[in-house]
Amino acid sequence: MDPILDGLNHAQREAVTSSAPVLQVLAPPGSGKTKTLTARVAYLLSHHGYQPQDVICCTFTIKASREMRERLSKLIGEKLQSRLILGTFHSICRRYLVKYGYLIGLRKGFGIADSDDTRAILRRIIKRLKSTIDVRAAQGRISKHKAHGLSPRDLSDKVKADEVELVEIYSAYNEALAAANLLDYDDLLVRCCDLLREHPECVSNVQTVLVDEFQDTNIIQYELMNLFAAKHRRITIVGDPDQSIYGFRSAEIQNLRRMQKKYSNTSVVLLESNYRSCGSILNSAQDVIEQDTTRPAKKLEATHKFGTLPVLRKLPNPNAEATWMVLEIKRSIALTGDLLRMCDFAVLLRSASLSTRIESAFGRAGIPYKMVGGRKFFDRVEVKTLLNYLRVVSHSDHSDALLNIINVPPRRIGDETIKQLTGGAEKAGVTLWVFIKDVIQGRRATEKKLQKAAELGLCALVKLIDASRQKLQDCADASAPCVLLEYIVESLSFQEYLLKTYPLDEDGRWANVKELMGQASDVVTSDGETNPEEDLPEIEGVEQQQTHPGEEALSRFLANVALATEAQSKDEDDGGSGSVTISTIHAAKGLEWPVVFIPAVYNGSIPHSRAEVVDEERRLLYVAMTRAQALLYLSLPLKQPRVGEGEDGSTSLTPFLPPRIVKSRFRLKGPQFHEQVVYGIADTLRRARPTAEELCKDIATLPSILDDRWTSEGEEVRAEDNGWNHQQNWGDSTQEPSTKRRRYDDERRALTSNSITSHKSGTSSTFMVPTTMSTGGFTSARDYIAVQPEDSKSGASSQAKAQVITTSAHQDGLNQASISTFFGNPGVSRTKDRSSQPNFPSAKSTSHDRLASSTKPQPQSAPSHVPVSLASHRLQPRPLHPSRPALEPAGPTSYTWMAAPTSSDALKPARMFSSPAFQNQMSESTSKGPGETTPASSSSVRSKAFYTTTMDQVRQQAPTTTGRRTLGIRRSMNGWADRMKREKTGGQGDRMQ
DNA sequence: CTTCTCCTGCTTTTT
DNA sequence: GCAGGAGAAG
Repeated sequence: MDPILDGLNHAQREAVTSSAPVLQVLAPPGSGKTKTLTARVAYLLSHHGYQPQDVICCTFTIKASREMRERLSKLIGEKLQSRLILGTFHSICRRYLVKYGYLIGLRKGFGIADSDDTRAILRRIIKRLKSTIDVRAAQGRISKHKAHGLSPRDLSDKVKADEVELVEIYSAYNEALAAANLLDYDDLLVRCCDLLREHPECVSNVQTVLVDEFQDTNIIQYELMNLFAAKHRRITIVGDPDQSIYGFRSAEIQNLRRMQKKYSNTSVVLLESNYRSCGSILNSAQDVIEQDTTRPAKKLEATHKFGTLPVLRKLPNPNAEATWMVLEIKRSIALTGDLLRMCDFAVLLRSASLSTRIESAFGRAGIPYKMVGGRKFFDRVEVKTLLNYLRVVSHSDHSDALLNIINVPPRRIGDETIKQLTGGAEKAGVTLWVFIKDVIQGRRATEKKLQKAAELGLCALVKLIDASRQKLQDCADASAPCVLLEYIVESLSFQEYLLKTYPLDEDGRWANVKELMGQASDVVTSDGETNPEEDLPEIEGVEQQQTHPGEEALSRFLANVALATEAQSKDEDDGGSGSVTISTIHAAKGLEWPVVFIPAVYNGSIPHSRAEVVDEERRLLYVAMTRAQALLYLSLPLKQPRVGEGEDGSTSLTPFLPPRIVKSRFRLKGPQFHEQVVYGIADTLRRARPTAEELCKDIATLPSILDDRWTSEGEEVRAEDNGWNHQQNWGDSTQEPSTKRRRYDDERRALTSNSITSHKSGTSSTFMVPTTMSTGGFTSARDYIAVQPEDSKSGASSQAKAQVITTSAHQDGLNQASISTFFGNPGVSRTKDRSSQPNFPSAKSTSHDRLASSTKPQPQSAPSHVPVSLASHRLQPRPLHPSRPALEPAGPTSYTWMAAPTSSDALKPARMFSSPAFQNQMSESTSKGPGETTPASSSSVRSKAFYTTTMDQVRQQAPTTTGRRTLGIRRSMNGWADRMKREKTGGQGDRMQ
């Protein structure tokens, strides 16, 4: 059999091998979408004879495209992979515009305006026009117009009163961009569309186009896809309407429909089996998403066991919520006997701003974490300043960058001078840079004479920039960004400047500068040949614009910075267990973790108070929930001083979790980690089950083996009631167990031995329920039932089904049930689908409850059979189970065996696992090993990919790691001092060190 | 005229 | 903490 198809289920295979020219693969979370898309690329290359450089593959995030490259490296080999035109829409467009932009009058060396630039430009314009429109609002509305392909002229026809003002700003904004030779994010797409419309020959080589996460495309991106595929009209898309969470960015789910209409030969393949999460998590997520009544019903079949119920936890306030997460992380690690590591946990947030409290709680508790999402690193002032210098060097027309550095470090150039210069430049009709140069070289004069000091400062600046530019000319290779950065840092005495300006944390800021330099040297590392990612195949009759290699390296570096989402990573090798990921939900899309926390599930946070479309917020929650493999925790603080609606700061649970769902799908406290629960987690993660000894060994480090510091109603349990000493610092696990704690040790041993007994006897009905006074018998009892029962049934139904339907636009195309499932009348197909669903999860919940209540009055635990000494017994951590069982069709593991023998990858199949734990674990050894230097591999082979930028990866190879490695933490530490000062007032009594 | 300091309001999500 | 504005001090 074809090795590309190895490990694919029937439906996935159907999708991969489909001979349909236009194919839509629609699939719920965890069903192996990306895997399918990747395999299809490989299949098309090998079976249809397409050349890689004739295949375009679009993703939405850099992370996704990097992951795709990695997977493809393994499937088709590094060499072929690197020739594919693969990247985000934006980066692919940039590539085309660099080479062919001249055809539509784009000036050479254009820069990319990031959202700061955009905002600065708009602020200026709005001020000048004396408009009252909010800058951010204008930014959003203009972006929206661009995403719909509407120019100011298009808009001026529609004479809506409130639009007139905006249109004026819009066109002034476009002029400003043009004057500075800048393209904003939307322009990259729009201009590329222009290019391909006027010069379709630029993509005449393209055989086929593939698009990931198609539900997130907006009109322009959809148009681009069509233009890319214009010649042969062969397109594959994968997507899931339920995961459409970019409506705010003008994504249109309608594009799925539009595409079917446009291409009457569209085939649709549905994937329905979920390989990621345990059944209980899927059920709860499914219940959430099904509240959307406008949504066509869709199947989602669990292939895993039911597992343990998700948790919905109430806590008194956000600080308690953060502390609770710390406790639960520690508790679940300790009670699962090395099954879970720090890197198995993720905290997913609606808003990045929610992270601060969590970060500080984690910091205090010594839990390593990394924050993903947001572009914090490149937004740091010191980093931004240096980047702006580079931008000015690369691109002298970039007036905003110039304005940002004109007086940094201080050069005695103040407001008045700046006013003179910008005013003068505008009058003279030249860019700021040209004007400044003219002034100090005596060719022009400002209206009012400049101060001597200011003039001297300007001279120094111009001198530096010109010298840098000369250096750039002399540097004809990819080291340019690094060389320039060093030169500028030295010329400015930047370190001393930092020292003077930020005496408190000069250290951290200098570390950031070093980090930036490290990232810049990335480009050098991947040298040798020019970066293959940037090449486009030569096409006869169309000339590509040639560029100076140093200049190109610099502008590519700057573009990568502008287009990078996840700027930062952190040390992964801190004792080998990695760190907890804190991420926005948006940034977490497409990823998975064994344990997921979703805090702040209150009305106002999710759905966000500013959200325009509630359904999208629900989908967001759905996406977040479906990231979890084995354990899912939702939580909400009952009081939220600032945001929530109530005057007293009290919050209400998100409407997406009505009582009905909470009751049937959630428990109110963290699970008890008795043996069966732990086994369930191990099985879902396909890791080895821990031994009884391992389960016991860390108990002593816990303040309690139960989630009982707060009641299930979210009230603080009084200290004397429960052995909870609230003064104690939870970060300090070396603390001696309190006298009260011994009680839990006993219970735990009892619990374990009981479970062992029942396991041996092979029946589930002999469970003892270890209860404590403070835990509701109801939840724990239900817990016991929940882990046990339906394994066998779900196993039987786990065979995947494929439905392949060919639509015909002429027949209205939608007469088939499965299609209408997605696009047509939801009412009809819905009930039908329902009945065909495996009935185990929802149908059983009532009987659970009944059983649960009947189980309730269980006796207290039996005496222990495990020797007391076992509790402190320490075992060597065992390696995690290396591979997924064969029945698992998902997981990139399966690509291993067909990796091209030319690649060194083929030698180490063990490297490829889909769980983040393995990713991290393996990538460590990979990146450190000698002889690991497949030339182009730096950007793609290392499976670090999950959390780092391309640039970060290289940093790891760099020998200078020590200084920069702990950056992420250090940076966060800087913040703690301040935060803690503030939190002291309303805080929890947690001590700071 | 520049620079420093204090104050205010802010924060949805991303390329 | 962070950006931007206002006002006082150099």
